[in-house]
Amino acid sequence: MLRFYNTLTRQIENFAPQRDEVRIYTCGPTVYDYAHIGNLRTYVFEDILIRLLKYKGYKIKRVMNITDVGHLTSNEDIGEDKIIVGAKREKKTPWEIAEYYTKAFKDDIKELNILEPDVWAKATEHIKEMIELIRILEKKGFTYRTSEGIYFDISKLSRYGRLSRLKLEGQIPGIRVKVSREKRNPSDFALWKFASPSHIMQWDSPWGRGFPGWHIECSAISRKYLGDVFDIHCGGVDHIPVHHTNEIAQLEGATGKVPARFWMHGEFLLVEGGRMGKSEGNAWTLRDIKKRGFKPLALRYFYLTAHYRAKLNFTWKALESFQRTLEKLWGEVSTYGEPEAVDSSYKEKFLQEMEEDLNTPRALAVVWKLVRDSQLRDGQKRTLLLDFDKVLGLGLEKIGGEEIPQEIRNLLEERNKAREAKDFFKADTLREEIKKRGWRVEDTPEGVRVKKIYKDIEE
RNA sequence: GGCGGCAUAGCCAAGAGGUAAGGCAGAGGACUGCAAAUCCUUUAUUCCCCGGUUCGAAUCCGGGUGCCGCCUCCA
Repeated sequence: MLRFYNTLTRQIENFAPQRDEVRIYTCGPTVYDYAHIGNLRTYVFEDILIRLLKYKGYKIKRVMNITDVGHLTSNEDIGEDKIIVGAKREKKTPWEIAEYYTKAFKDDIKELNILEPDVWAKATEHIKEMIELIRILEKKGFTYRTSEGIYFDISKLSRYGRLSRLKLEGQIPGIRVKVSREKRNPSDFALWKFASPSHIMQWDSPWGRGFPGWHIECSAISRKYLGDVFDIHCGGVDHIPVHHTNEIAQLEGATGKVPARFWMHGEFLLVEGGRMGKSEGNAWTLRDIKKRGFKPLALRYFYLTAHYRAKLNFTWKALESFQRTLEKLWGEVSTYGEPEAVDSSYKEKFLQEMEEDLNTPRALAVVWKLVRDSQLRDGQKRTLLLDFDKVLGLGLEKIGGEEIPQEIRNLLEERNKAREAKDFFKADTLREEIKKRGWRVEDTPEGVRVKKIYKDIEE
């Protein structure tokens, strides 16, 4: 039985899809810069969710948006469009920036072994749907006009804020951001913003030329592809109070229904015990990870060592230790030979952990228990690990089964002769030579063994 | 000012009121020409501190202390 924590109810609930497929919406990137390891953690969490559902035999329809327009750098009009900031920085057009970073994002998730969504939805290709949705809200009386744009009046929706459970009364409006005088309620948010002629990205609308507000794209896109009520909506915890709260408001206003039954949120990644951010200078990207000699999948493994709803503290030391762990696992699998039939007890344990709200740390503990189990034959271990890896995505299917190339065999032969002749200098030289060609020589009590070195497995 | 979370070995972390998962690192041993790998063994009498509830608490309650986050865009 699949059980997931639902932010809407703050409880772990039994999960079953409404239809013959699971419909999922996952908030995607704003493509004005490279994704950092905090972003990436959330996408890996979502990937584990998707893989588990697939493993359980469900068909999936998953949509991810690409925000290639519109989000301002601040909540009020003083800010600039992030895409445009990126464009100025790199002296490119907003469209070039969006295209470049969309590609970079797709490259990143591929390297992390993250499955692609079924639908990629660019915000700029759904302006029409957004306008339609705003018109519905307008007809139902949820909107009003200010000099800056069309706003959503949260006081018209009695259950506004049910997801975040924030007490609006207790908050001090404007403590961090100035509240526009024209807004009726401090938490009212823009659906459509009017653009000055110099604003590069703008479109026609019934209210004049402008660009969409910050939350409308997800509502319009999810509704278009997944319907009024779908199964799961995912994102980072930071989206709970504002973005997802407003997504719900927009669709609840338009359809009368909360758009998703389950809302699942990935916790933040900390760096060296503290906040990660661009201004802190520690918002590492996958590029940084690779530059320091780490494999993308080591990062993936690292993410899996903590529960997705717990903060995880990134340190280079920890990444190093789990890269070693992953290499060890690869090394184990590489010696296992052909898969053999095995009973299902380990599989049951593994699934038990995964099905209870995606407990990857415990699932990994099952993996290591199995690896160390002297009762199991190697082929059985291979069968189990390859099976589990459909969910974990640690690249195990690429490991092992390689034929030892003839040239390596020849070198080994030569080395053995040298060793017999006690010519250890030559033997060591040959061992180095073999290593350079990607194989590690091990002299065990049972004889000489070579293992392939998986240095560049994901490159 | 309001709301919330966390505190478990050197590091990253699981922990279901019933006697501390897992990985890395460390220590000892086996094996070895060396190296690596591997295999065994070992590493928290105790879970930030102080009280309380209970036969029993890392887990529940109260009070401290420290750290982190949200109330702006942010995964």
